[in-house]
Amino acid sequence: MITNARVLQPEFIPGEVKHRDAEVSHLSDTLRPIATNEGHPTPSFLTGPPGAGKTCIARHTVTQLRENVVDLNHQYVNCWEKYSRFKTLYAVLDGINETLDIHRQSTPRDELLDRLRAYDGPHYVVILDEVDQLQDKDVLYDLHRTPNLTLILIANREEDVFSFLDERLRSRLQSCVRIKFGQYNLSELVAILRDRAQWGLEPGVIDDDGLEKIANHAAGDARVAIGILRNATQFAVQNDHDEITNDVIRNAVPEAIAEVQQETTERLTDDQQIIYEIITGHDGIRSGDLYDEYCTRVKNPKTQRTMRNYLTKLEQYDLIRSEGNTKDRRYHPVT
DNA sequence: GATCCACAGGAATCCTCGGGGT
DNA sequence: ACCCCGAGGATTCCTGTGGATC
Repeated sequence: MITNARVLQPEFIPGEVKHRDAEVSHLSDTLRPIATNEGHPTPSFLTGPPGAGKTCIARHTVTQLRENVVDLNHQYVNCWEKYSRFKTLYAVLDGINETLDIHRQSTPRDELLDRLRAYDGPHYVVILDEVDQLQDKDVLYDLHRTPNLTLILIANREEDVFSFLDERLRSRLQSCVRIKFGQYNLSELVAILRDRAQWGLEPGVIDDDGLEKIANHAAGDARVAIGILRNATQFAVQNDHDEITNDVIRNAVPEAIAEVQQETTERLTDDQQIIYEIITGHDGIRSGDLYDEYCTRVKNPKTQRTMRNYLTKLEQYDLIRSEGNTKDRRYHPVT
């Protein structure tokens, strides 16, 4: 049934992308100076809801660029994982193999930066994904000032990034090229799924009607859509079906949605997970009650202040939202 | 209007960890 | 073996906010 499982994986970057022509050409136009050797491109900033293809298009475009430019370095950095200044800079240096003898996390602050500045190799394109998760936004300033380095920033909402920047940084990044991604509509999702099915599954395993059902459940999110297709395929294989029926699709939906959700929650600490669980168990819990319940569930609870830090973090991750101010603020799970 | 309460969040400080230097 | 250093997380301390109550 499966001819190529790789194309169903979330991290797969297709060689050609559909329905994002405008975005792709906008981004490659921005990067054009690299190919034509006409100086330094403006940084780009891709924004849009989850599963709208931002990461995919960024990586795809850089890959395309590499086909035209022989000498080009590039690196993809997920700022959720590399949230601290050190981690981000380390990952960036890693892309140009400058990290060999850096082990210490306590390498003097400017050591990493000095190395980056000293870089005189080919043009270097750095994709910073989930840039709103950067703890210390100053690193953007440092990277922006690095010669021969071009930034592609990715975030869900522009204001998540810009509202945390100081004046100096904001005015610097004001000039970057904004590329906004909307949600995929139904027919676009179907086309994406059709490609994946064509590349990865035997013919006739799923028909257009089935693809449309999947697209419907995905609500504009391509990651969810592909996740449903992947789970449905797995289920069909395990149960010796030779095609993916509507029942199979329906069963695959909750799991696929849970997978996407889990991706975010498994990056939380134990304490953060418990707090998140408590919030999902109540619709609209108050801070005090939340803390009381949290204390009953763990052996060594963190302080209330720390929990408040967690709450802002969870809110930033879009897992919860808060309602009301100061007194009587309530926390809800994001559905 | 004064006071209290429950909470938010900034700033300073403490604690811990991992690796380097001696 | 020992101390030192810097980073990052947690805690402590504190000020601010806005509704409730007297």
